[in-house]
Amino acid sequence: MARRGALKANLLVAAQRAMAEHGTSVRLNQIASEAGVTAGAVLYHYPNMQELLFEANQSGMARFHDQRLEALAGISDPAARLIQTIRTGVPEGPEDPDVRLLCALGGEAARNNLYALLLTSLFDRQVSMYQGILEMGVASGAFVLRQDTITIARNLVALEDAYGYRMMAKHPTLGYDSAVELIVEYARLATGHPLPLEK
Amino acid sequence: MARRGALKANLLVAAQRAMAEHGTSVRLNQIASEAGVTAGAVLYHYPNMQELLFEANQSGMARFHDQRLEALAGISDPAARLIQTIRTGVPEGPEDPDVRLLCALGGEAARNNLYALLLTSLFDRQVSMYQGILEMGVASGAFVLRQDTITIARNLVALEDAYGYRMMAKHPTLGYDSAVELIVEYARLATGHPLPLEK
DNA sequence: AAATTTCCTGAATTGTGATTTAAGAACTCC
DNA sequence: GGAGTTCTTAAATCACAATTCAGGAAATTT
Repeated sequence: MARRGALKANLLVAAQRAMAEHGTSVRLNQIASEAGVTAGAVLYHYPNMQELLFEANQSGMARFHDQRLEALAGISDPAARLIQTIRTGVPEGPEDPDVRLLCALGGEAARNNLYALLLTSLFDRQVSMYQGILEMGVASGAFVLRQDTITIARNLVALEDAYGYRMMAKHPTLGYDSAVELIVEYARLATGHPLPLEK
Repeated sequence: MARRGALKANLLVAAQRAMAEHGTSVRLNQIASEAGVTAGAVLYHYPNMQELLFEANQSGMARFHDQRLEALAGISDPAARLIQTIRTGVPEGPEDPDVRLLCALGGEAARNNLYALLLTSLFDRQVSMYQGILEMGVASGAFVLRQDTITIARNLVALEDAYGYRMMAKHPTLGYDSAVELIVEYARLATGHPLPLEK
């Protein structure tokens, strides 16, 4: 046995992985197997599975958002920050586990108010993140906005989301680079900044 | 009993409704009850449920797309066509059955290639629809595009999709009107046309 | 290292849902 | 309106998954 309480922490990431693979109809046994234990062990820590799934999704979203914030850490130029944020908002490929999790939840939110709340809150936080970057760019004179920051920010997040879904569905001509380019093209129009992509 | 073969046709819409309500994990009994028959009757026409679900989704998407095309029937002005198309691309509310169906499928597409294909094909058809409108507007001189038609069209469809998900999740400040306005704002920027919304 | 607590397993239980089947009802055709 | 076909039901079957539980293993405490 590992240290006390070790499994309980692992269960969150195990549940995330299992749900990314099997969707919202993930089985208890699939989570258990992902964690390398039996179903009973899972139930010992989370007597009802719903709570585990909820916490797993909550923590998965928090990690997704935190990672995006971290990726901005060393960048001060507003244009570079904007590009970087767009880059981290698009899944790397159809297997990206974080986005898979989010997409799996999207449909569920229509009939589960808890998940709806989680997704809504994530959306709003991401909008705020973009708004901050846009305002910083305006203040520094780098951006000349053609629309409200709330409009631009919402549309940017919306584009990320939608292209995430397209990539999960393995669209043949919409890979990571095209999706980033499409979103950046909108950002260029809205900010009046050339936002160079060459990396 | 109704006319021969009547149930089989009804099953498609019954399955659509049941799936819009219960998601991809919809039960055979829920479909049967929606159709007003027992599970056995459903299985008589569709020996395996998967095929029924697939056909139901296929026909649901086709209807969604066809309805949008029909809504354009009497409109010849490119700007009016563009606005009208955006209007029919956003769900009327969180209960809109067509969009619920589409959203339910979104997460499933990550692990079901058939559904992935359906959604990809719908996306592409909608992109083509927008491209047609944009080109018409360019030809008539109404639009002065700031981006490729493919870029604008893809972003418009992406925005529709994403705001559809937000509305399904009952975002508190993103209703039908706001979503349309957000998308139209992008369209204005991209087409150089004021696209007046007052109706 | 013994005692205690925490943790985990494997089998049994219970519930749910898809699928099969036999029988009967409803429709069509003549 | 009767024969034959198509359709539908209700009960039985089968499979699977969540949950419970008694027993034992592993960590922690003393």
